[in-house]
Amino acid sequence: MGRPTIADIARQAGVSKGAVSFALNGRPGVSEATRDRILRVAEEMNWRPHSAARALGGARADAVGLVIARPARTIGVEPFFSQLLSGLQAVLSASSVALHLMVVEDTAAETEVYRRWASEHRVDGFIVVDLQVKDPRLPVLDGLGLPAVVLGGPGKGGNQLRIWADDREAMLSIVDYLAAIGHRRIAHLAGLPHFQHTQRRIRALRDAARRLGLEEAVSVPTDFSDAEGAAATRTLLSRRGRPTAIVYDSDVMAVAGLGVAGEMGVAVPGELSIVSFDDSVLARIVHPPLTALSRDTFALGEQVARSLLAELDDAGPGRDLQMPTPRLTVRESTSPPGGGPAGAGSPAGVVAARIVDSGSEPV
Amino acid sequence: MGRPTIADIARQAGVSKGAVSFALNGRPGVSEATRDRILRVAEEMNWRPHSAARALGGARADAVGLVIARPARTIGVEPFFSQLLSGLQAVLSASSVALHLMVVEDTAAETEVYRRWASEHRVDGFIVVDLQVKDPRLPVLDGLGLPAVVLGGPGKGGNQLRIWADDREAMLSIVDYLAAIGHRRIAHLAGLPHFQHTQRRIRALRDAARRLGLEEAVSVPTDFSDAEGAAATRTLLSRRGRPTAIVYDSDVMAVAGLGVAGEMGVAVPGELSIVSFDDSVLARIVHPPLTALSRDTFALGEQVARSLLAELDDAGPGRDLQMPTPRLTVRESTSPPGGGPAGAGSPAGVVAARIVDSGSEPV
DNA sequence: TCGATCTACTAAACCGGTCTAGCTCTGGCA
DNA sequence: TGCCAGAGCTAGACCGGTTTAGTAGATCGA
Repeated sequence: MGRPTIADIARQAGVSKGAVSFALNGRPGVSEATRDRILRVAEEMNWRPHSAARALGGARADAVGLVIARPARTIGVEPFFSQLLSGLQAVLSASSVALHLMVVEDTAAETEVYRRWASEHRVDGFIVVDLQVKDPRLPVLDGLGLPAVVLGGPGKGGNQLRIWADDREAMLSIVDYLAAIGHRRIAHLAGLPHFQHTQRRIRALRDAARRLGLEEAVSVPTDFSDAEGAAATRTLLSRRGRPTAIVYDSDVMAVAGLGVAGEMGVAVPGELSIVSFDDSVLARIVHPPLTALSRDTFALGEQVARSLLAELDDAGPGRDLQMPTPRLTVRESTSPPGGGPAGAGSPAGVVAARIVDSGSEPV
Repeated sequence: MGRPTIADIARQAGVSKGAVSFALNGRPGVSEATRDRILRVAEEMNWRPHSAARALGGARADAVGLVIARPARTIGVEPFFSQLLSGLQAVLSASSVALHLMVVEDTAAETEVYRRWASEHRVDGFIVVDLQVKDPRLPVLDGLGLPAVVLGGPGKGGNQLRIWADDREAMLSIVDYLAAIGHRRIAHLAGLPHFQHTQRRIRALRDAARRLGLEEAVSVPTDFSDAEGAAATRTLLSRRGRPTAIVYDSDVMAVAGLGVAGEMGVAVPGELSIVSFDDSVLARIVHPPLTALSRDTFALGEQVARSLLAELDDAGPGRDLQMPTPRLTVRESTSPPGGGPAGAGSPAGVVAARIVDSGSEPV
């Protein structure tokens, strides 16, 4: 015999299927004595519900979907995704909700998967990442009638719940800091230009540069890969009048840039300050350790999962949510331009940290 | 009206449910004309199958399960897992098979999830990672009757298909190389001691040390975290008669160790050679870039997915599979002990590479 | 003592597919 | 003309749960 069904339990316990269903789900309709007996029989027979049968009755799938449209090979490289996944899992698994994960080639394939999973009742909701400027996925999701949490925003378009960290504020805090310690030529190795957060950061840098009267502030779009990060860094450092500080949109690129600087004999932070927009082990364990924006991506994942679960339970729309603005963690990869020695233990990092921590005016 | 069912299509097309099912699944039983008509109607009504209903009939779930028993926070840190995931996805998504992912606290919880997913018909098979010495999960999986691919092996216990890279051979190649360029005191920062691959590596190091008559060869177990990697490195380097080379079981630890060396003023590779058992961007982009075992984890993921899919299709048991023995990629973090300068572009790396590439005797 | 009400339960419909048994019609052939 | 084979289709069982309508029996108040 295959695995037991409620019909088997009903026969064994001498009751009807309905009674078994009531008993197993803790609903009224059976006496305590009968309930106990049924539960005991179910336990003995090692019964488990057949999720498909339940789902057929209209119940929840107890799973949420995450579809990522990037080349599969690059996902493994991004600490951001793995940390996000970890955070999601921490909350989801506590509620016994599984994560349906799929990596596809492009946005078209992504929306197709949304349609399929929704109509197949595979998932109860979606998590959407890499928000684009005029995102074609949002209207599709609206049409599917399943709740979704979008990572990125705020903004119009789509009825999905949005969760985001303030990229603009974050970029401003970086530029303010760099300007405060004397930098006048700042470069920014940005991510893919059609992502909304890339746009926000680029704009923030431009605005800050104007306000602070910087000599130069250029954003260079890349594909987030270490290769392009390295190549763009090489180009920037080869120029006459090269920047004295570079802000990298991801830690992988920042570390790649650091390697290029070493290779070209450009001292960090003596001749070049490096700031990473992403703080992971990577930023901490290289030498010198990188000044980085400490965005707690794990916590972000947790929050996204929590919001989505709440959405599933209430059916009432939740509120958009802004994560705490990331704080700049000053380490040893930044110092005043042409300033302190490149070696470890330079006091520059300490001084800079004090400036930022106190929140006082620039020096 | 909700989403259309085959009954709706049948009504619309003026045929029976059965005819619609035949037509949609490309089975004989309907004429070409009728089939076309039905398909057109289905298309018009934008019909999609209800996966639960299909599954209820005994069909496949079109999903495989991966359960990882490690603290959620550490997953994000391991490039190994993200790369494995990427490889899995590359193959799975091509077959429209979804990945059910869950991160749990311990092995007990893990087997419980196996039981649940199997009896709930959520997945068609499993991928098992982190094979342990006497792995309690294998008998459970045997009992569930679902195919599984185990990463690690070879060995007895369990009827699952096994896929592994030869850890022993890999460790031998590292030690041979280090010994060939003159190292006599080698340390090994190992992973969790109850993992099978950790045991294999430790034993391989011991055997090689005896065969080569090394002065010292010690394995230190850790939890794979950068923190323990750094701490253990600090301890090793503080000792009198410290090792001249350290082999790290993961690239995160290796990079952390590199940081510690820099901080303690120990030149790499001048005074200390560093080898990582894992090669990822991490190993390439730090400075100096690390000599590392190039295990193609992405390809491993692809192979695992392929094998599992084959297992699902045939129902015939596949063959255990050994991945190509990883090759040692020599970069600039290794040189003869007390040898060349620590700076970039040291010829040591080049010379060493030649030694290994040619496969000739030690210098 | 009678109806009203409540409890504890059963029978059967239902979800949306798959699949089998069987029916009808057509054509071929003796 | 009668019989058979096969194509094309239908009706309905079936998967394993949930849920609703209905019923038997106990309890209660007047």
